[in-house]
This record gives sequence, C-alpha cells and structure tokens, in this order.
Amino acid sequence: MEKTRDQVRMIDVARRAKVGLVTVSRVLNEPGKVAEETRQRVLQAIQEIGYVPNLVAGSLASNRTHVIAAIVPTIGNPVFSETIDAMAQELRGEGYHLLLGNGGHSGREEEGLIAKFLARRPDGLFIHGGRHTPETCAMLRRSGIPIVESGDLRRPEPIDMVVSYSNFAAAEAMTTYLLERNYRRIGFVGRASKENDRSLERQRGFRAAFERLGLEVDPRWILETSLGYREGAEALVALRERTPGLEAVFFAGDVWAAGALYECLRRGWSVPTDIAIAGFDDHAVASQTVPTLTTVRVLRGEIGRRSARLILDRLNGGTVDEPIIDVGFEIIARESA
Amino acid sequence: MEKTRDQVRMIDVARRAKVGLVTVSRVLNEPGKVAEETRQRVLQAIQEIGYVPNLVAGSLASNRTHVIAAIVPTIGNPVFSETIDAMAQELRGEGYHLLLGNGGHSGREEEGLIAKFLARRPDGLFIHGGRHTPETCAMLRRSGIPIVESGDLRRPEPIDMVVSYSNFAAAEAMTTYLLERNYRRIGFVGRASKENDRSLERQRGFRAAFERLGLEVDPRWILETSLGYREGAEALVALRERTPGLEAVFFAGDVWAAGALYECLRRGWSVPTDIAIAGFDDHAVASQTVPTLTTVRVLRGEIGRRSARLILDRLNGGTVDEPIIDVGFEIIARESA
DNA sequence: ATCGAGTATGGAAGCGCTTCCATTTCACTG
DNA sequence: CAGTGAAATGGAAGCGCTTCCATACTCGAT
Repeated sequence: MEKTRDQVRMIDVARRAKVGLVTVSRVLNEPGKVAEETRQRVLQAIQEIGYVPNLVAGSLASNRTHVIAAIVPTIGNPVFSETIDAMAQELRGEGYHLLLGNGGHSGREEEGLIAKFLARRPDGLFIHGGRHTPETCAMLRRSGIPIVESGDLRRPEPIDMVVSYSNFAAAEAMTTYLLERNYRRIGFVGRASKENDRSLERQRGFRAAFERLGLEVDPRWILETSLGYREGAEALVALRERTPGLEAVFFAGDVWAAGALYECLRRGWSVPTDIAIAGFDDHAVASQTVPTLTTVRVLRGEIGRRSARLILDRLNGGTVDEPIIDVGFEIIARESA
Repeated sequence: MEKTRDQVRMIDVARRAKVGLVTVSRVLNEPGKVAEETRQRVLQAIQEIGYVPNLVAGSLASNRTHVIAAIVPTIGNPVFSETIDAMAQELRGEGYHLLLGNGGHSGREEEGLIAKFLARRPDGLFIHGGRHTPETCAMLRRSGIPIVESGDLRRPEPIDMVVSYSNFAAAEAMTTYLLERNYRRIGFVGRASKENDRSLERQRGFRAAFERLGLEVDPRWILETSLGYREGAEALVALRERTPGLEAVFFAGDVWAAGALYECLRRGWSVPTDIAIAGFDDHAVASQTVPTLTTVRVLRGEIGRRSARLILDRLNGGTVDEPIIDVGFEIIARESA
C-alpha cells in the first residue's frame, strides 16, 4: 500500500524542453525573466507530461509556504465562517491558501493546535479568540510570522496585529439606543461571561450605558445561556417571570433574539409594545422576522478581508502603519425596539 | 524584511541531548523504538531549546503531508460548514489538518483551485460539488490520492469514493408525504436547476412522486430562485398569485421556508390550513418557527465524519469495501405540513 | 564459549525544489 | 573594435527532515 514515488519532476520537464532545471523553475515563478520562446517551450513540456509542481519541496527550499493558518473556536458558527470566507477569497488572489482549525474553547486545546499548526510553517496566522496561555503567546511571538488576532478590539498586549470591532462599544451603543427610547428595565442575554471575553465585554458595555445615565442595573436582568433559538425563547420567558415590569431585552446574538420573537408570537406578546427586543450581528434573518429586528451590524466579511490584507502587506515587505484596526459597527433600527 | 533562517533544527536537539539526529526523529515519530531514558533526554532537550519540528521538511522526505484538502462551493453556507467542522474534528484525532478552499460554482474556477491544491500534495481530498471538467477528473485520478465526492449520491462515474444522501430520494419522499396528506396542488421552490445538479435532482424527485401516482405537475408550480429568507417570502407570494388553489409549497431549503413562514404571519395566512409549507435540511430554526416546520433532515455532520474516516482508512492501508456511502435522510413531520 | 535474534542507535543518501553565483551572448557605447 | 552592462541561462549547494542500511550491544539457547 506504499504511496508510489512516481511523480513527474521539474527535471523531467527540463529535459523534455531541453533547458536547465532552473529555467523551468523561473517559468513558474518569475516568468518575466525567461525569453518568450523558451517560456513557451517549457509550458508546452509541462502540458505534455502533466507536470504538477511540488510545493512542499518548493516551500522547504524557499522557506515560504504560501499558507495562512486560521484558527476559530468553531467553524460551524456562521459568524466565523463569513470571516473565513472573505479571508480565503482575498488570500487566493495572491496565491495563498488557508489551513483551517477549530481551536475549541479551552486554552490548552488551542495551545496544542497552534503548536501543530506552527510546525507546518504557515507564512501568517489569523486567530479569533480571547485569552491565550502564556506558552501560546510565547510560541506565537517566537514564530516571527505576522499574526492577526480578532474577536475583540480590546487586548491588553496584542501579540502582533488586531482586526475587530469593540464589543464593549457596540453593546453600549445598543443599550444607549434602548435607554434613549425610554426603556428602563432592560434584560440582557449573553454567553457565560466567565468563559468568553467577548461576552464579558458586551455585558460591560451594557452596564456602562446605564452607569453613564446614573441608572442601576438590576442583577436579575442579566441572564447567561448557550446559543440557540430555543435558548433565546427560554431566556425571554425566564427574564419576564423574574422581573415584573420588564420593558425590553437586549440579546447579544440575533439567533437568541429570533428565537425570542417566535416565543412572543406563540404567547401573543406584542413587540415592541409588551416587550421590546434587540439583537446583535445583523444576521440575514433580522430584516425578515416579524416584527423586523433592531440589531447591531458588524461587518464580518470586512474583518476577514482586512486581516488578510494586513498579513499580505507584511509578507510583501510593507511596514504596517496601524496594526490595530477597528472595523466598527452600526445600530440598525427596525421595528422590534 | 527577509525572513530569517534561524529555526532550531533537529540536529540542535540531537547535539544537546547527545544523541544522533535519527534518534530525535524517532522520539517524535516512533517513540516505542527508543529507550525510555534516551527518550526523556531528548524530550527535555526539545523543551529547553523550544524546538518546533518542521513538517514541511518532514513531508518532503516522507512524501506524506498529513493534510487533507477540502473544497466546497462556499464556506459561508452553514450547510457546508457543518460538514467541514465534523471532518476537521475527525481528522485532527489522527494528526491530519484541513486545507480549505471555496471552489466557486464554475467548473473552470474549480479546476484552477484543484490544480493549486494538488501542488501542495495533500494526502486526501474531499470535494462537495457536482460536475467537474474532464481535465479536473483526469487530474484527480492521476493524483492517486483517496478522494471523496459529496453533494449527491448519484454520480455517473465517481472518481473514487462518494459520501452523501440522495437528493432525488429525499425530495421524492417529502413530496410523497405531502401527497399522502392529500395536498395535490404543490409548489416547488429550488435553485436554478441548470446550474446546480443537486437542485435538479430535488426537482426530479418532486416530479417523480407525482408521476408514481399518475398525477400531473403544473409547470407554474415550479419556481427557481436564489437562497435567502426574503427570496422564500417572495417565492411563496409569486406562486400563490399565479396558481389559484395552491395548497402547499415544498421549499428545497429551510431558509426559504422560514422566510415564507414569516410572510404568512405578515399576511395573516394560516399554516397549514390556508397553505402548507415544507422545508429541507432541518436547520436549527425549523423546530422553533411558528408553526414548526416539516422538513427533511440530513446528517451533514455525519457526511463529514464518514468522509474523513473513509480517507483515513485508505491512508492507513485498509481497503475500503464500500466506496459509496448513503447517509440517508429522514422526514421530520411537524406542524407546517 | 558461540551463535542467532532481537534491541538501540547512528551515518549517509536523498526528497524536489529555490537561491546564489558564474557563464554566455549580444546590443550598444565611445 | 575593445569595453560594458543587461538579459538569458545553468550548475551546485543546500532547505530540514525520513528512510535505508550498518553497527554495536544484550541476552538466552546451544
């Protein structure tokens, strides 16, 4: 079952085209430096014998793999896949490919994955995720490759570059929007803030908006749960039950909000009259729900594109002037709040 | 801006541990063949100087990259990302990583991508997608690596292995379900069947269910559009307008169906009394919509896992007995139809 | 003591490319 | 017409590993 070593090599092309091996390499990598006639001869030889270059060998010799590693908590989450998609697109234009990994949510798991990824010598690395173990950071720094961190703008000591928006600012802005519309008793639904820095930041933003107006946040308004439509519905019910007079709920994710809107339909609660609902992400469904969903738009694709560009620019020898990019956000006011 | 060649190499570890370079390689790849004491010494040396193996060099020498290439039309589509996610998970367990590419929907584009991917010498390849150009097929065959095609069970000449469900059978089953419930005028919404084989298969399945009962399909019942919530809503309205007495609509995708359900809410159409709605995919939202959505469940994760296993088994020297795996589907009967 | 069969280890030869440098050719200058 | 520089080409030396083979040593059976 041994994999047979019968590849067509560059030297075979060279012999066929009656040129030196080096010339074949040039045709592939620096076509401008080869005479037109020679070039054609080589290209034809490549065609004829069906030569497929071996980039593994090339990478070893040149010390560049043209691979960018990307690590996200879960590939399945559309929130990440949109970023990844845009990044892959941008990279492909310059001959780079994506090595994809789901880091899981634990620091140790991530550390192991990163170690294995670095062994593949990617030319750059994109990582969405919060805290890294000190070992991970050290490893990444030592690697010497351009690195983009994403997930939140606020990083105490960025390893290298950062592309994101501020979860804090976005949550604060939405909460302020709700407060301005005279909602006062506002629930907040997010992920476990202990496990997830971004959730924590959103919750902080929520609280900050209240504080700026000198208002108190009732601890009963805060609810942490896992992501899902049903979880959103359940959260809404739980919050209303334990908080008499609740006027609005800010869901830190549109999936929860959409689930909650369904619950309102089932129970005959009128939105936003009985209860106002706000979301986060501007998921495709947000403009179609009944009623349509007020939410925070974040440009996920933009994060991917900008990250790719930053890495590519550095690889192309440019000095990156601003290594921390804020892609911003936007409050999308619709019917639900 | 030259990338400095200052990696720690295996030979450095060897010298520090006072062993031969080969022994270090063994510690990493066949630990059992090294004496315990020596092994510890080597591991410690690795720790101390922070050695990160260079898999590029290893791959060149061993002719195995431990990389599996995966090509999907779009990474962003949750339908694919679920498969990819499961596949990555399964592969990681055996030390393999995923090289990810979005092939676009054109054959030429795909061909270029595959050529570039093969140059990276992946040990296996997963591809979701229908028609490949003859050149693509030839290239893939010549590569000699295990290949899994997915997307639909029906492939005239599978390149190698296939893991999927039958779009035809699934659509036929759902249509039959609707017919059994005495819906007779049934709309069908899918993607452009000219561009997408899977859409065509689903449409064929739809028609086949009618034929089996000797019933006619009115051409006005068929509507092709692009994917999206709004598109689903619009499709529903268009179908009802042009088909008096329409009793049900089968949407070949839950996103359309969910969008259509919202439209029913807006217009006050009662589902399934005024109009029955069925979907496809069993998207997470399907169990939460109002009313809940009758749909076809397909195990996307299972496709990823099985594909990975098939490839891994072949790489581990096993002979795969059944190179065409049907993961099946399931009709999930809920309230909407 | 002798042999054979493990077990542990290391040296040397590549894997298929890129890069460095040398060489050749040729048009153009003074 | 020698002198010069640019353009085109190729030889040789690695890139950091794995694999093949040889060697040294151990142990129990003869």
